[in-house]
Amino acid sequence: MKHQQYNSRCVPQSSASDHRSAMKEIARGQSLVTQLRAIVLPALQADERSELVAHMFQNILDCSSKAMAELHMHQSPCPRRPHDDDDVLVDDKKRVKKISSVDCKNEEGVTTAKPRHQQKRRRFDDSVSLETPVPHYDGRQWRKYGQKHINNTKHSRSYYRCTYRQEQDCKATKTVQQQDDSSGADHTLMYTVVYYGQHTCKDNDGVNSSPDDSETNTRSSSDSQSSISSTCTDPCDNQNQTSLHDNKPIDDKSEKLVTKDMYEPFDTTAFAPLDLDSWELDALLRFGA
DNA sequence: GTAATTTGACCGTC
DNA sequence: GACGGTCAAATTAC
Repeated sequence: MKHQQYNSRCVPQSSASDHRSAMKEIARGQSLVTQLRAIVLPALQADERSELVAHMFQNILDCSSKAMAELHMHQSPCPRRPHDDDDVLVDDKKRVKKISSVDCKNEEGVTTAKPRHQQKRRRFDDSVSLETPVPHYDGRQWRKYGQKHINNTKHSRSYYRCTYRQEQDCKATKTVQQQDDSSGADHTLMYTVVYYGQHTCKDNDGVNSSPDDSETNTRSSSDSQSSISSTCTDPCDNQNQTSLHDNKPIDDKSEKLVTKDMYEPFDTTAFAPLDLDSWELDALLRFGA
């Protein structure tokens, strides 16, 4: 099971292996908590208890995120062995390679900013991935800005950036890709969600990740909650095609029912009644079954 | 009318 | 040259 992307730093052989194993387990736990929350929260009534439950979920995810960050920090820089990729997330092995520097320096060593396309290959060590049947239920507001077919994959990859990118210069992005083998025996659709960067925005949901939050912390709020509204718009996923508005309220009713004040810690969509898009509902039911 | 998504093109990296 | 990430005009949804 591929869960966590590791940065290119490494530690002594055995230690690195231990770290990877630990990180894998933590990521797995995060994924499970995420999925559990996706099931529990929408089913809860809008009262103080649901808020408490939401807080508790968030705390759990924050803890694991911090643990993940700690493990990250204890890894030292050196290349990974090729077959380590087996337990690394990413379908795209090229990403494992060193990502180019963000800044370009001229002869005087002065950093020159590129006006556009500064970073075609993302920093691999600045990402966290999850496998989840509910890739959009993460409580953050994302805007889709691209979709691409990726080589050797059945389904195209969707690219999202934080809705508040412009207003608040939030650099967080994520990619969502349905796994090729996601329709296994139990027919559960699984998606690989990779989060890049951290939310610097003060998200409306109040779960904001402060600038000093670890990247994984951001991710915890990101990968942990996913919006119930669907943005699964892969052409290949016709059965999944539903709302095009990621993280928008499920419907007007739910938007009216759940006030912002009531659900400060999370995006209101995270508490929307079970009015899920069919594919999400299917995923939740299957997972919950 | 506004906002979000789609999609082809562009660009950087490998 | 292939590939992946992003841009931005066109399209669609609300």
